[in-house]
Amino acid sequence: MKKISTRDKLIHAMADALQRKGLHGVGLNELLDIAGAPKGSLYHHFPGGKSELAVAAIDHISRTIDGLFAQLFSQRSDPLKAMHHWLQGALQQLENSQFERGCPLATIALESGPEDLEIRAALQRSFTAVRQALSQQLHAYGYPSEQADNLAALFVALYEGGLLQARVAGSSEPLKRAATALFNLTREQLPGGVRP
Amino acid sequence: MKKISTRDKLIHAMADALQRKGLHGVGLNELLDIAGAPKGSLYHHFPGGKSELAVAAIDHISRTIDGLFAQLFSQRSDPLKAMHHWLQGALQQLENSQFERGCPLATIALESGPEDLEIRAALQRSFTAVRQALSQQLHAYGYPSEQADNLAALFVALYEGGLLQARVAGSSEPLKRAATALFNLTREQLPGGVRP
DNA sequence: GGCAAAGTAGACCGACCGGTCTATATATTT
DNA sequence: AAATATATAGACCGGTCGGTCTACTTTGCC
Repeated sequence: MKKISTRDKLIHAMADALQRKGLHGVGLNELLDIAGAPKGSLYHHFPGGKSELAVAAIDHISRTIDGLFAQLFSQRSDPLKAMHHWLQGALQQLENSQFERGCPLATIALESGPEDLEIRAALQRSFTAVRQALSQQLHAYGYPSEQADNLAALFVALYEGGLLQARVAGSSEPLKRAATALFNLTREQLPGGVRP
Repeated sequence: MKKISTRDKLIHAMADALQRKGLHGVGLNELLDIAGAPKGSLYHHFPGGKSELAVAAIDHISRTIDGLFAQLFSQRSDPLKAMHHWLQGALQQLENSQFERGCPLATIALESGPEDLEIRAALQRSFTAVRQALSQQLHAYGYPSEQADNLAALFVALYEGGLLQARVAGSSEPLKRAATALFNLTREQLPGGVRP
């Protein structure tokens, strides 16, 4: 009993494509084929065409991440543990897909230029939200807000840079190593920074 | 007096395009236009076409990085300082280009799939070499080799993830924050790891 | 039932894609 | 100077790109 609207099928197909090959890597026909929809439907739901669909997919992905975070942080009091689980999940997904599915936003983030106004805006919203969510959790855990912001940016960098390296290497090793390095460093430093 | 061969002009044009827009983001005609070369020359020097040129560009970029590292590490005894300079340089380049020029290899790394055998191989070589170079310097500085490998992967992740975030944000802040967080953490930890 | 709005369907379009091919010019060698 | 690689030049090609347009079907409302 599936009752997925054509609109949602299109968004899902685009989201999946973004994660695997990026925006320029997929053609509309391929996308429509996957979604099982004709061209007319695409331009009915998204008059702006490919890029409007991309924005919708980015927003969808962003909401998914929000939900994942909400769940992850509600279950664990230590935000570092939660982030570790987050990385583990991403790594698992990467491995299960033969290293094809990395960060769903990273590829289009690098492909898009300043001329892609709305895509860039959507990406900016999403990344900012992620950093804020992380920072907030770290702050609540005891880190001064300045430090929390910094650490949040570092974690996102670890996620993005780690997945990228793992993908190129065809192995989870680089991400695991990078994560190990960072968690070893944070383990020894208490919230609040420099010790006496 | 410029004596740049057509072959090199093509490689440079491709390298620049990879850094700005990635492989799928540039057309051959645009590339040839920039290089000031006709199509015949491209297929004379690179019978494999676009992807062979891409591989040549990746190799060229990789050699450039090698040279940069050699220079960077020879001038400073502390490899962490050297890495900080490396990040600073990348950030400067990003800012000077209105946040268009990030890592020259990152975009194609995410665009390429397992079917792009030679491109992937070239990327893998390059990333592995970078991590090894960093790790070696850290090891020489006193880090146990296991820890040095881990830290090297983390630094590359910081570089890639930081540049990506900065690009999307249109601001250097995310990279600066992430770098600050990491350097604060490493500053307190001596090579050798856990203290008594 | 009648009718308008929403959604589906796909033929069709010009532009551009990467790539091939032949012709010409420029060095290099003898 | 003749002969031969080496390289430049660009017209040309089939395929695919994103996008438009018209026709048809379904849905919701009176």
